[in-house]
Amino acid sequence: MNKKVVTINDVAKKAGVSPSTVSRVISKNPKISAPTREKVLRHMEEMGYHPNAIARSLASKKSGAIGVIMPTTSQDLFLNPFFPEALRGIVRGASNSGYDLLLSTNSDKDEEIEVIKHFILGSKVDGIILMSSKVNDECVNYLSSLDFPFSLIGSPDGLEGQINHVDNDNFMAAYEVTTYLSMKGKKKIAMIVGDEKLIVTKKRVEGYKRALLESNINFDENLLYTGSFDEQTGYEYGSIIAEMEDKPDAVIVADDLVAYGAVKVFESLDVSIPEDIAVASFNNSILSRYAATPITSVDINAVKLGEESMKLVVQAMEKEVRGQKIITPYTIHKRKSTEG
Amino acid sequence: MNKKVVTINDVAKKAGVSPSTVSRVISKNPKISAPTREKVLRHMEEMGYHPNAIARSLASKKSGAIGVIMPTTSQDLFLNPFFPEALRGIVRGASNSGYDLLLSTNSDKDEEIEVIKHFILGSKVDGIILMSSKVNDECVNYLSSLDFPFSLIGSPDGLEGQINHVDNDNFMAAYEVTTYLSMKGKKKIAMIVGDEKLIVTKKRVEGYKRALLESNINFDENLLYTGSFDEQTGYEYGSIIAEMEDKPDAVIVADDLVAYGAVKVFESLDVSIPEDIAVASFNNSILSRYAATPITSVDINAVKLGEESMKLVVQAMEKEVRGQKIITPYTIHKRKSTEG
DNA sequence: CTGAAAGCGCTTACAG
DNA sequence: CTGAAAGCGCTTACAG
Repeated sequence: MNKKVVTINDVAKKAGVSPSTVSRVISKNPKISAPTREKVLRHMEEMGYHPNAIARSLASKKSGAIGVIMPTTSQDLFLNPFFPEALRGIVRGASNSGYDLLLSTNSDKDEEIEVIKHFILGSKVDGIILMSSKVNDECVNYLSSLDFPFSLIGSPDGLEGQINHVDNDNFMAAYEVTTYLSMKGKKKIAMIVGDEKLIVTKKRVEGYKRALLESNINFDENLLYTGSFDEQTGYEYGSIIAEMEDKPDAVIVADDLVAYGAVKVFESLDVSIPEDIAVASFNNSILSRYAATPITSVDINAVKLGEESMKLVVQAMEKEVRGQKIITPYTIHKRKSTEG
Repeated sequence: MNKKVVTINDVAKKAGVSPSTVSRVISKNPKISAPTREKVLRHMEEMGYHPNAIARSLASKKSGAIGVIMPTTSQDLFLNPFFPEALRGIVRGASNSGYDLLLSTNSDKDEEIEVIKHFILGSKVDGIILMSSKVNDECVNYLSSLDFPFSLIGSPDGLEGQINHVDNDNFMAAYEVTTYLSMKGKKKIAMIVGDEKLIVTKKRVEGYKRALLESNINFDENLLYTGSFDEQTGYEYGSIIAEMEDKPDAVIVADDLVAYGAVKVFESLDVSIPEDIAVASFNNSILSRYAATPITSVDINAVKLGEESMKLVVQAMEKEVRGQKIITPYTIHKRKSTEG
């Protein structure tokens, strides 16, 4: 970078106006007369002027960027198709919004909360998108206490009416899947979920329990398993389930990859699907559709969630919207693993 | 955001030193004596001081951010598992680097080059990672002409010795796969690739042609197909191939999803795999491993590519490294679709 | 080892 | 509709 940079002052001088005027032209201030505007514009063009976003940020106290906070702790980060898809939605939503996207990167020990503080206290962002929420989430609490504009993908733990968030009805999704299996005559339905600290996990378990209750099936805590979003988890719990004396006749899984692992184990042990054990899952990934035994899966439409979260944070910044709640639809795709 | 912000001047006053000194403490300038440093640090802590990154950027002319340019044109952006994976590598590489990641978002008409100009001319980034390269890529040319620090995932079109880039040896990968199929006795090998403007496509086609030549198979341009990275492409070309009179006995595909589409068509038409037609592919996605008919696939290790690209751009910024070339290994996973 | 001063390139009341 | 002036919160030669 050698050429010396053209500033607003250079343009002002050439155009024979004040820097203030040039600044107003840049920010499309309508008070500037057409002739002046055009004159300034012409000189900007001629001189190859480009506004310095940093200087602008400092003076206006607006960074023009939105911080995207990805969970740092979870190993599943990109194993779980949810994150790339939601990110795609965010990127899509950010297009034409005029905002830049600042991605969180953690330095080892740093918790998400540290990243957020750096972003906010360093004035790097005007708004924040939180890609997941935990039980009693300190990030949500922090942002909320600051009244900083943000939106959450997922649901908050309490504070329902105060936090902008976009989510599926995970309670209903799990309820519906469980009821569906019960309708299919299943009497002993196990569940494998993700991190129990996550709100999404909590809600799904609640929906599952409720459905069991209404189907007159007793909830058995020994049939509720917690694990990561990898195949290995599916193998492990799949083996345990398949080898139980009085084994479950259905299992609901939080992610297709895990479900796939379980299906594979079942098949290797000659447990027939769905007759002996039915399998239903979440995320509707490529795998669930194309596996040898296609898996019934709930499409939560993560792209949509990302897109809406972007809209929401923009509203939070520009219109001080707070406590807005958006529920996007899910779709249950019924396939061979439950339909036979 | 209500509380009034604590500045370097406030801290200086309280601590009884000059703002310069406080600034030097922040930037860990070693010339500051231990007692002064500790005194300042104590006051910073007490007052809840946090440096303003924007002001810092303006004064130091360093943004502390790296721009990540994702292709805007390609529909495949997130269909192709390459991008999320490479992005994961970039995020991982950025951790502990101290740099922020600024993601490109395009506004409709904007070409990638416009995004880059905004980033650079607006002083928003100190370096750039280009996630893909086209033939005669204007972005590469622009960055190169500016001598702006950047790294490219993939290979440049010419300018080999001047552009920092990290890539697989795509020529060799395609060559090896083609030769492998030829060794298996295949005599008529088709190829389905992605956008022909992409360098990666060009290199793979070259490797393929070279292998054909060495195997004494004539290259037939009618057996070279171009398409997007979706299942549909696989169906379409798969149908065409399967219904040819004198049909190919092998096909190499640029992505597993496309390959999967082709495999599905073949199977539905009772074309046996790999006996009648062998299928080999790229990306080694979950699908290739877990599909009903597992597909032989080249793992290009996109995460690694992303990680290295990050290291490279940091070197470009901090040590003015230019023209560095990093080749990361690929692995061919041989599966049922070619092994029978 | 520390300070005073100038400057980074903008924006924004205020005044006219 | 336009300008002069102050200021955004830092850094960095320069001087001592």
